[in-house]
Amino acid sequence: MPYWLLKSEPDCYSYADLERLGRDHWNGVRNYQARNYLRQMKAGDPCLFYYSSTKPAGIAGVARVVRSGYPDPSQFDPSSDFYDPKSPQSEPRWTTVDVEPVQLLPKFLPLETIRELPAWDASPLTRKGNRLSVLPVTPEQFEAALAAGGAEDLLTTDH
DNA sequence: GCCAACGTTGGC
DNA sequence: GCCAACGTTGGC
Repeated sequence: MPYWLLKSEPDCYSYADLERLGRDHWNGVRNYQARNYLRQMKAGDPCLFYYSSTKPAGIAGVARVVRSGYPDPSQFDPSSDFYDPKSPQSEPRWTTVDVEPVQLLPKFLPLETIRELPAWDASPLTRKGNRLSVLPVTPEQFEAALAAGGAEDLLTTDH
C-alpha cells in the first residue's frame, strides 16, 4: 500500500480543520508533479499531514484517502483562488482527492526531528529547496514518523 | 527549444 | 522579512 505526505499551511488549513469537517477535498494543488502523485492515490492510502510555512514545520497528524483522484472543481470556478482559465473542461488539468482524519500525532514531529530519522534521508522532504506539496512516503518512513510522533502503529491496527 | 526573467514556496 | 531553490512564462 502506498503512503503519502500532504503539505498544508496550518493557518490556511490545519488538521483540526479536517477533523471538524470529517472529510474534505484536498484541492488547490497546481503543480504537475504533485498532481501526478494525486492521480496515483487510492482510497485507503494513509497520508501524513504536514505543516509548512510555520514555526516549526513538521508532521501534525495522519489522514486517509477516501476517494481517489477526480477533477478539482475549483479549477473551473472564476471566484476561486485556484481558478485556472487555461484548464480545458474536456480534459481537466488539475486533480483533487478526498481525505478524512485518522489521528492527531500525540507529539508534533518537527522537521528537525524528521531529519534525524535515517529512513527519511532519501526523501525529497528533507532536501533543501524542496517545494513538492504531495509526495510519496515509504512504509519505513511512515512507521518511523508514527513512532517518533508517539502514535499507534496504524500498519497493524488498520485494515 | 533555449533561457532569462519572474513568481512562488518554504525554511530559517 | 530574507533569500535560496525551482517551476513557469514568454521572447526570440
